[in-house]
Amino acid sequence: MAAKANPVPSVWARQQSAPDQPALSRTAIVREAIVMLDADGIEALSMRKLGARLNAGATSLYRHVATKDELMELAVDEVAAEITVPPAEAARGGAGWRAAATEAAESFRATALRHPWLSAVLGQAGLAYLGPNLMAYSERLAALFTAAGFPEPSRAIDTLLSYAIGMSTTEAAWLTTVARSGETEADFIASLMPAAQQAAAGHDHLTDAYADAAVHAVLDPVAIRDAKFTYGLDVVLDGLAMRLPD
Amino acid sequence: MAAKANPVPSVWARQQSAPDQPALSRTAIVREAIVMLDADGIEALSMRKLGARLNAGATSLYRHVATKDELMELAVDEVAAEITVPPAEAARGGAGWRAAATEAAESFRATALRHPWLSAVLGQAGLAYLGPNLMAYSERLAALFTAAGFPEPSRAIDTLLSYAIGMSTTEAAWLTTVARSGETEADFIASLMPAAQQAAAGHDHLTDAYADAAVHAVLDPVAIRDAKFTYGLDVVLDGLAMRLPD
DNA sequence: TTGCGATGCGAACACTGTACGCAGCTGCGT
DNA sequence: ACGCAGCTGCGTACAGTGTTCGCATCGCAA
Repeated sequence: MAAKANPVPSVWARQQSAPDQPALSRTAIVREAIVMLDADGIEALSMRKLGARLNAGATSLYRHVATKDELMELAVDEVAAEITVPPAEAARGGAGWRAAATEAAESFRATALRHPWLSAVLGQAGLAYLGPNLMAYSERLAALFTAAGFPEPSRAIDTLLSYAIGMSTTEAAWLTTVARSGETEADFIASLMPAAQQAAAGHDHLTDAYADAAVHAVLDPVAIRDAKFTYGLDVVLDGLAMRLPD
Repeated sequence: MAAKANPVPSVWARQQSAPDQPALSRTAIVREAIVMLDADGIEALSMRKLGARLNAGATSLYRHVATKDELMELAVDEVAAEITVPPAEAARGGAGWRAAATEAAESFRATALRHPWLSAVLGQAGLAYLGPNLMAYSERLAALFTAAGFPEPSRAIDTLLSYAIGMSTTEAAWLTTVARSGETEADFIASLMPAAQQAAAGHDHLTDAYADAAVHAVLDPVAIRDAKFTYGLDVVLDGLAMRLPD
C-alpha cells in the first residue's frame, strides 16, 4: 500500500477522518433527530433524511434504534431533561411552594414551545414513557409537592401538569400553524381575521370576543400568550392552595 | 334494451340499488371515516381503506374532499357537535354556573374518550379550525361564562379548556395504548408494573407513589380516572370562583 | 338527440418505514 | 501472526401511503 511507503502524513490524514464524524451512535442519532424536528416539524423527519444528515444510509440507523417510534421516545426523553423543577427545599417555607410550582410550570411551557413537536408526540403516545429523564422529572415534582405539604401530591401534580400540557399543546400547535404560513404571528392573525369573523357571524359573544382580541393580538401576540398562561396558572395554583392543610 | 320490453319490474329493481349505497357524498365519507377512526385508531385510516369501506376506489374520495387533512378537519368538527354545553340561563343563579361548567367539562372529556383520535389531531393541528360546530361550541361556552358574570370570560374558558384538554389527551393516549395491548386496563397495569418499578428504582417518592397507585388501580382503574379528573376540575373551578365579582 | 358537467376510477409517482442478506472492519483467542 | 466471530454499514426490495392525471361513464339540460 502507499501508506507503507510514506506512513507519517497518510496516518495523520486518516486518523482525522473518523473523529469528526462521530461514527453514528444512538445518542448522535437522537441529537440530530431533535435538530431536524425543531427545524422542520414532525412530518419532515424521515429515516432516510435523518440518515442522509448523518452521512449514513437510511437503514444503518436501525443498528442503533429498533424503530422510528422508539426513536421518538428517545427524543422525548432527551428533551425532558431540559425541563427544570426547583429542589424540594424551595417548598418548605410557607409561600415558597407557589413560586417553585410556577417556575416548574413555566419551564414546562418553555420546553414545549422550544420543541413544538413534543405536543404532537404526547398527543399520540401519552406519558407512558419510562425514560430516565422523565422519571427523574416526575421524582422532582413529587418531592416538591410532598415538601409543600400536599396530602395527595400526585393529584396536585396531575392537575397542574394537565393544565400545562393542555395550554402548551394548543399553543405549540398554533405556533406550528403560524410557522407554516411563513408570516409573522401578527400578520397571520390579521390575514386570518376575515375568515374568523365570517365563521363567527351569528354568534354574538364570539364576534365580540374576536373584535376585542384582534386589536390586542396584532399588537403583541407574545405578551398576550404569556398573560393567558399566567392567568390560568394562577387559577390552578389558587385552587391547589385551598387543598393545603393549615 | 330489455328495460323497455318489461319496464315495471326492472325499474323497481334498479331504483333500489342506488339508495342503499348513498352514492359517496361528503357527509357519508366523513361519517365512515369517524367509524374507522373510532374502531381502529388514527394510523389505521388510509384513503384506500376508507374508499374500500364505501365500495369506492381510493381516489374517488378526492371529488368530495380536497385532502386527507381536510377530511380530518371535517371529522373533528363533526365530532365537536357531540360536546354539550348547558344553556346560559343555567349560570344566572349564584352557584348554577359551577354545575354547568362541570357538566360542560365532563361532556368534553366523555367525547374525547369516545373518540380517542381527537386528542392526537388536536395535538398536531390545535384549535385553529373554524368549522360551524366548533364555532357554535365556543359561542355556547362564551355565553355561559358571561352569564356567570366573569369579567374576562375568554380567560376563564381558556383555563378550563386547557385543563380538560390536557387531562383528556393524557387519558385518551393511555387508553389507546391499553387497547393496542389487547389486555384489560387492570391487566395491562399489572403487567406494566415490573418495568415501571424498575424504572423508578432510586427515586423514593416515585416508588412510593407507584406502590400506592398499583394496588388501587388494579382494582378499579375507571373509578380512579374519574376521580382524578373530578379532583382537578374542582381545583380549577375553585380558582375560577375567586375571580367572580361579589 | 346532442352535448356537457359532474362523478368514479385505474395507473402512476414520489415517498414512507422496515426486513433481509451481503460486505468490510475490529478485536479477540489461539 | 493468523483466522475467526461479531459488529457495523448499506443496497435492494416490499408493502403501503397521499395525491395527480387522464380517461370512461352517467344523468340531466337544451
